[in-house]
Amino acid sequence: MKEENMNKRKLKAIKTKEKIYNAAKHLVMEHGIDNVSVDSIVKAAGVSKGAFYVHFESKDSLVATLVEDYTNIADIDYKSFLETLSEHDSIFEVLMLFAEEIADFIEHNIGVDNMSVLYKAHLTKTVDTTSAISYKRELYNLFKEILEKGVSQGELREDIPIELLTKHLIISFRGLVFEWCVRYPDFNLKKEVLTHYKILLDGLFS
Amino acid sequence: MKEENMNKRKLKAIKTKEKIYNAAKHLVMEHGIDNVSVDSIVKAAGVSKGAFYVHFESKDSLVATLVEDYTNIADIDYKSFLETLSEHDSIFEVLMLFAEEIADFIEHNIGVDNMSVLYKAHLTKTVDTTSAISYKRELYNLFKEILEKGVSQGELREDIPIELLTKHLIISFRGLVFEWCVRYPDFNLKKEVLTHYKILLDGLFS
DNA sequence: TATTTATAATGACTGCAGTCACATACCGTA
DNA sequence: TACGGTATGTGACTGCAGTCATTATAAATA
Repeated sequence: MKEENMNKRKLKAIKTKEKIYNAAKHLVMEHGIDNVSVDSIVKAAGVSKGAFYVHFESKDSLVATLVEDYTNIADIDYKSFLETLSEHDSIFEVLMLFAEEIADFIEHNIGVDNMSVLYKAHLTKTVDTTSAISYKRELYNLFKEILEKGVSQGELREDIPIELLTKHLIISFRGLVFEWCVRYPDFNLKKEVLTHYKILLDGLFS
Repeated sequence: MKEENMNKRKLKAIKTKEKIYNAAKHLVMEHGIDNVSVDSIVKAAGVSKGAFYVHFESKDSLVATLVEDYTNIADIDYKSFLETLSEHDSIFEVLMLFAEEIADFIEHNIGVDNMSVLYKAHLTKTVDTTSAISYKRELYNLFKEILEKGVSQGELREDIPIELLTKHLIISFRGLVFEWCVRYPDFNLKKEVLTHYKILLDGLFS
C-alpha cells in the first residue's frame, strides 16, 4: 500500500462513507437525532452495520461530524457579519454586536437540541469533537481580530495576552450556551449574553 | 392515601431505595461509573431491575443524585471556607480566594469524570438535576453574601442587581468547569479560574 | 497469470438501558 | 374482616450501540 493513491478501492470506500453521511443527514433533519438509529441509517444508506463502524468511530462521532459542518457554516456567517461591522469605532460595541449575532445564530439556526447533543459529545471522552473546540477554529481568529484592533486603538488592557482574552471570551460564551441548554426555555440566551458581556467588558468594580 | 404517613409499605420502599443507592455508591466508587451497569447494581442490592426504575428515573439520574450529594457536601465546605475569610477587607481578594477554593474542591474531591456525568445529565431533558442548578442552592447565597458586602463597602458597581451578578459569576464558573471537562487534561482549572475571574472582576478595558 | 496481502464490507451476536404486563402486599374503607 | 384500589416489586423482553469472526475483492508481488 502506498500513500494517497486514489485507486478503485478507496474511491468505493469514500462513496460508501458519503452514502452513510448523506442518509444520516436526511434522517436526522427529518426525525431528530434521538429518533434515528444506526440501523435505520445503514438501512437507508443500503450498507451493513459493520461498514458504518469502518467509517465512523461511533454514532456520536457521526453526529459530531454533522454539527461540525454546521460549525463551519456558522463561522462563515460570523465572519461576514463581522465585516459589516468594520465601520464601528468602539470595540465595546463591536464585541456586543458580535456576541449578539452569535447568540442569534445558535438560537435560530442550530437550536437547543443540536447544541445539547454537541455538548454531550464534547463531554464524552471517546468522541473526537476537536474541530469545534480547537483554538484554530475560525471563531477564535475572529475574536482575536477584534481584540487586536482594540489594543491598537488603546482601548484594551494589555497586561493579559490577547490569546488568553480570546479564550476566556469564548469560554464565557460556551458557559452561557450551556446554561441556556440546561435551563431552556427559562433562559433568554441573547439577553443573558448581552448582560454577561457587559459585566465582562466593564468589570465588576465601581 | 394520606400525606407523609410512615407506614410499613413506605418504610420498605425507602429501604429498597437505600439498598440500591448504597450498592450503586460502592460499585461506582470501586469500578467507576462506566464499568457499572444497572444490572450489576440491582444484583448487588438484591432487588429486581424493575424496582430500580420505580425509584430512579434512569441510570443517569441515579448518578446525578450521587453527585448532588457531593454538591451538598461541597456547599458546606464552601460555606465554612468563606467564614475563614471574613477578616479580609478587599472583595476582590475574597472572590478570588473563594473561586480558588471551589476549583480545588471540584478538581480533588469530585473529579473530572463525575463532573462530566453531572453535566451530561444536566443536558438530558429527561433527567431532573434541579438541586445543583437551582438558584436556591446555597452556593448562590454564598456568592450573594460576598457581593452584598462588596456593595456595602462601596467597592462594587451598583447598576446591575446583585442577584444578576451572582448568577453570572456562577455561569462563568460553570463554563470554566465545562471547558475543563472537555479539554482535560490540557486545561488547568485553578489557573484558568483565577485568570478568568481576574478579567471578569477588572473588566477588559484599560 | 497466479499467489499473497491488505482493506472494505457483512450480519449475527453481545451487553446494556429501559419497558411492561403481571404479581404481591399493604392501606383505607365498608 | 373482607375487599377494592394502589404503591411496590418482578423478570422476561425490546431496541439499540457497538463487536468480531468471516467473506469478498482490489492491490501488490512473484
